[in-house]
Amino acid sequence: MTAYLDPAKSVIISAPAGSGKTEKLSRRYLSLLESGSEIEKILAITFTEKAAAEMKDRILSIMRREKTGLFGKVREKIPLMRITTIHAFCRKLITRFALDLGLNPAVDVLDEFKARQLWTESVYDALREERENAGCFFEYLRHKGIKGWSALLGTLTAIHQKRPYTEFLLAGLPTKPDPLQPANPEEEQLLELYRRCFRIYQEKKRILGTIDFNDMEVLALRAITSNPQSLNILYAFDEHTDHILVDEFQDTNSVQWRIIDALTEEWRSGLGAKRAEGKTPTVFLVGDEKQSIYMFRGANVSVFQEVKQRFREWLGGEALYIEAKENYRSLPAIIHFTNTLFGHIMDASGDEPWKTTYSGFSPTRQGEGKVEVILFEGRENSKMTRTREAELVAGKIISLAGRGTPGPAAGQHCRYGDICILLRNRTHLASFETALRTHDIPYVVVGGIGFYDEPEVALLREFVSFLADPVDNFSLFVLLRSPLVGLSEAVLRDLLSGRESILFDTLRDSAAAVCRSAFELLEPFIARAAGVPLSILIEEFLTRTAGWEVFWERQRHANIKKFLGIIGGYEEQALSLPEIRELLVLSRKSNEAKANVNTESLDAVKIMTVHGSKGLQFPVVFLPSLDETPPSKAGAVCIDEVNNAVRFAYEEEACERTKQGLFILRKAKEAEEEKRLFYVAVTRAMDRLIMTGAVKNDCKGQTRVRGAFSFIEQSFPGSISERKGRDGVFSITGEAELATPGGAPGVSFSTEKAFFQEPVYTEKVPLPPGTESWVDVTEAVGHGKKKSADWSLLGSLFHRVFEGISAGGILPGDLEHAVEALIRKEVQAEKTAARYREIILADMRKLRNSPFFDEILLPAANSYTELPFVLRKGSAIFRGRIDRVVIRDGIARVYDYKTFPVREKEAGALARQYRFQISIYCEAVGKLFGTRTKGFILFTSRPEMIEVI
DNA sequence: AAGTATGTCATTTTT
DNA sequence: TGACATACTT
Repeated sequence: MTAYLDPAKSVIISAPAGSGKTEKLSRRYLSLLESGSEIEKILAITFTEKAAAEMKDRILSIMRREKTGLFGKVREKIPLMRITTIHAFCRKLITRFALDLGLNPAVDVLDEFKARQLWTESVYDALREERENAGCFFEYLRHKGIKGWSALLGTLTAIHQKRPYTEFLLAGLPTKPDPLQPANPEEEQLLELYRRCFRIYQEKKRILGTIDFNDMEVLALRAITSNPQSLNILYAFDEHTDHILVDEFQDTNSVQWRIIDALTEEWRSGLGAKRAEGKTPTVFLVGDEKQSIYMFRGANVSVFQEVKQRFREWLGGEALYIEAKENYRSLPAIIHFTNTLFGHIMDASGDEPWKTTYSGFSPTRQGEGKVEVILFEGRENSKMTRTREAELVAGKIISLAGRGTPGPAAGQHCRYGDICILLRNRTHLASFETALRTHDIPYVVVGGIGFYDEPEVALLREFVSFLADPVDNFSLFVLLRSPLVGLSEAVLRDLLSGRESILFDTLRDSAAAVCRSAFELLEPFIARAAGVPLSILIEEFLTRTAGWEVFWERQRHANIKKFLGIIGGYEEQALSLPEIRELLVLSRKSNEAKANVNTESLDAVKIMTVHGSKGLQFPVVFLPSLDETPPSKAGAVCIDEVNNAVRFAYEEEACERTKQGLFILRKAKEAEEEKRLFYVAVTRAMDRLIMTGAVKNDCKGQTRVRGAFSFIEQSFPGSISERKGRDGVFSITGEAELATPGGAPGVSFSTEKAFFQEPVYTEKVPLPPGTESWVDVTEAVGHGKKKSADWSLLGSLFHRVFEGISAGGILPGDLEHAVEALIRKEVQAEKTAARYREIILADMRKLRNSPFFDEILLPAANSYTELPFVLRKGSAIFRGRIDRVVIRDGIARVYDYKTFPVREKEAGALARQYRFQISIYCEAVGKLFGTRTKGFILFTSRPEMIEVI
């Protein structure tokens, strides 16, 4: 038996990229089950929900495939599996013992936006006090005026962002003399001020009965260590848990480790009730210290190193430390490159637990693989350089995949979907998008926050929506609840329970002063909406509600300006207010939909950040912009953990920082993490790795090697510097190769996200003027808008129900609830809601009894819901969204739902009318998946299905 | 109206 | 160090 499966031993595994980490974790879990552990007594902890879902999935699929006996035995208990994120675990702990902890069991978790709002308020409260009582920052505030306020707010927020470390810092005051950082009265005063802000913040949260994300960890730790009830809580935990497994252990921060530490301390010390019973509880930690890339959110590599070292001390013969050596992911060339490179630059010889040591691993895959570096001459890190580079990458992609026919030999011709471009940041994303689009290369941008969902943009969208339609209760509700108007929950509840069905009327008639002033603020805007440009009204609204101050961060200002620009653009096209609103609604929907697009099986090049790529793998990986050096963190505040004690330093002068211990340490840690980030990027590649970047000679004719290029130069001396000043391709593993841009195919696919976010990231698609135009498929067909308002809303409700069912978000048994929730969101009037409910449920009942429900609607492998596409055909570019695609037996079946009532005789004629629409859908799907297609219309109210093509 | 000087700020993202 | 915006010249 493989050693790490031994259920009597605690294990810590250092599992490098591609060594089958999840597989090992799952096997361990199963071996614990097989050795007789009860499923509900095994606790597995991950850091993201996605990771938790993947692990559960993997365990169940192995069990179903290989261990049918076991599967049969535990089948009923599967819902009891405890595979959760650390935060969910903490939250459960807190709520379960809320009363013991002196908390309200119904405690709510603040979202980030609200938490920040509350924090800013707290700082202002504290600063006001400071000014009124002439505290030690009084002079500072008086001298520098408003600038001083925002500077202090920035500094205090920087400290605040280092939570939960900051809290330990406060708890540890006054600090002992520290050789790294001599005592500094200014720092102490600043911390004192921070302490006051923090106290106000805590109090505000207490009054609201909420906690924030940081509190979850801190409170959980307190619950099991410094609370009078700690022993009881630990005892209860112990009773319910025999084994703990932790995934991605290198991403653990100190608080999280302390939680796990406290929970398992008894086990490790060889004591405890379990041992007395003859049970051996175990800990199983898996991670790769070289993939620790989340320092900026508190992850601490030293934890992994320290635990690794002390594991044996704790457990003696019951402990196993395993270093996985095999790599199942990459071809030999890539592994050879990785071993040479990181063997050189990752070496923690000294006493620095935040550094990592690289030990080589060995390939298991047969074949060769290829690693290339493409250099071109250019100025470093300018927009021009990145645009050129994007062109180069696009050309290379065409030469790799442009013919579209997958070749037999790996690396010769691949699918677009095999290629991934990994970026360090999103700054130059636009350049890459433009390049791929102009070359008709299908691509998907994975991850990132949608512009329209940023809180400030979302709010302004609602403002526009409200102006377009003042009886839109939802928009008004959002406005009133927002920090710009700021009605309290209680007042809002009162308003909603009012008799009027129109919220705005209730607001007008309300006696409360806050409501009056809200009404007086909003009412004039409605009257003026007809004459005054929308962008001016929005700006005025922001000024009158102090919106610019609420959204004070630079990025938010930029977003607001961008939004104003978009609105301005619409107005130039002389669009009416309702039309603008419609467009905004569309753009939001496109954002919602992005989660539904299954990027994995979409044949499109993926673009994502290195951070986002963690845990994934791709046959071909592009790593552009290797000459870029990320700007080092410029903050005047530095909080860090040294030898298990939190340290704090504050220095306004940037050049002074280079001399101070804590700042030097931070810089060194950042440099180390930069290496690890490069490691993660490189190890995503399975068959082929292509790195690109610009080089330029300096005034003395020397090549300046910067960024990740310096890593390559160190381990392969001369590889970069000897090729100065000439564009060229070379392969580190040997032969040279030249990229030849190929011809462009006539179809271009993009996700709607990319399409609608054009105003945000990219310029318009450059097309020969006057020759082409964007056409909505339904627009070209000329249907879809004749239906009454009732049916267009009902139609969208139906579609959302179907989408929910297909995506698995709505279970057939839970249909009534889901429908109810959907209607509640869209319809306020009780009568209308009741009517809609009746129609939808009646139709759904009929549908469920038909074969179509199982065949089309239910989730299925190789199926897509609300699939967006863009198709060029002649001089028109069609865009649209396909209700459902199911690929079975090599045929892609395209379904379009028509939800309005249809008489028996009408169906055939209607189907003929929609023929063109469906034919476009089929063509797009055919190009996208490369399969034969069939097109169907499903009249859902009958229900009846007609094959159209 | 166009050109010039000055100032400010930069990445990664989960719960 | 460079991109971008704003303020100030000519």
